Amino acid sequence: MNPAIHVSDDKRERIPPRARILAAAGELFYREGIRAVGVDAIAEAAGTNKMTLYRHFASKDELVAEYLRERARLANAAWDRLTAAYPGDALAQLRAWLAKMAERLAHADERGCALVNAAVELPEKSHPARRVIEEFKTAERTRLTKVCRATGLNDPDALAEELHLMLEGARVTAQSVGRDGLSDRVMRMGEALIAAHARD
Amino acid sequence: MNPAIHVSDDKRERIPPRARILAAAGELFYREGIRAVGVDAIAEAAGTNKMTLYRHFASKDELVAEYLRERARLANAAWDRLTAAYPGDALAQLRAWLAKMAERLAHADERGCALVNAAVELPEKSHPARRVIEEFKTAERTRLTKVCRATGLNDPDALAEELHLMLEGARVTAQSVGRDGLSDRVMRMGEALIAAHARD
DNA sequence: CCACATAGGTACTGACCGGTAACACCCGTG
DNA sequence: CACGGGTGTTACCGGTCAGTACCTATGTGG
Repeated sequence: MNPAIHVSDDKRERIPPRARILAAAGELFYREGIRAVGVDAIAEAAGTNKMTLYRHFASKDELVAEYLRERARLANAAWDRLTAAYPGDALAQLRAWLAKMAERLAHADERGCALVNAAVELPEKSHPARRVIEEFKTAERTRLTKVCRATGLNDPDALAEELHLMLEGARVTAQSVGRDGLSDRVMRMGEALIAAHARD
Repeated sequence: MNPAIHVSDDKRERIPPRARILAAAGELFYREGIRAVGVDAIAEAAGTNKMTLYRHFASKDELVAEYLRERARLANAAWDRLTAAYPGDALAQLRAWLAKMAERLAHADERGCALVNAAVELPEKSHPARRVIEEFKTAERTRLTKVCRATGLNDPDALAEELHLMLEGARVTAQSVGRDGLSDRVMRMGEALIAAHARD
């Protein structure tokens, strides 16, 4: 747990400080919670200091917003990869997405969706993170709905809603009740939901 | 927004300080988040001071745990009322519970399940709130499963799981995407899930 | 070789955090 | 009336919070 190790590594690899700060902030915010992590801890974990952090980010709130924007970009990129992996096959894309989400639930460091957690932690309407959260979550729903429609299954909008709520519930449940067997149950439930929209 | 008003009211009604503190803490913790609220703010909102607060609660963490225990008691009491309202009719209990949860989603001050939010905000395994959260959420699931089994519907355990995940997802979604039309959609989805377990 | 931008280091500000000590007070009970 | 427990008040503790001033490297491009 010696931070000096990865610090010197990062420096040797000449990763610019902004990227190091963002990486350190991402890990700490996600693992320990946004309000629980101070800017000093982030700067230290990034192998730099507070001054350099404030040269790249106007405030902690802005750093939080940037952290969430990055998570949103990662999620979008994952969807893009799925679309490319199964071109024209919306059902395969949907099932692969379900499998990926279910698998993620089994990971030991799973702590739910970073943007949802931020929404819980930062209820203030004026926080810059709020815009990021709402925009991403709306886009995520839109994308899921679009894929469901492309599958040709019955009542695709309802299917998208069902899958979305179930997965959001699962990711948050993993943090409260625990994740024992959750991954498998979610996988089976998701497949059952898809199957239910195929037959009727 | 003058706190002196309800303070003097509370004092006139001779509500003991411990109850006032717990009530004030409950409202502030739920609305603004646990980490966002300091003990000074709680004491002031309760019309008392920090010293009195610490005479009744060993620490802020213990106050948090007590706050969550109270929320758990309220949820259990709501279930008890439902059981009493429809004695012997598990299906009616289940549907009434669904309706109550859906209705709650429409309230303007809805901020999800207090215990789930606490789980997101307090990832530390050693926090006294952790035990309360896990115990309550496990009990909640057990209770829901028991009611589903009593309905005589097909595959009741799966139904309980589906309803639970959907509602947890809905309560958390209300905080991130928003709650427009969410209540109705959840109501319809829940009824559809119940219906699906009736026919096959 | 110099200039300039970028980064690191140190020390600081003022506010707030959770938690405590010491003391005045009020009010019901003996 | 005297007493004592619960309450309120004020001031304080050490620590941490976000954010900043100032100065010193370092390294790259002219």
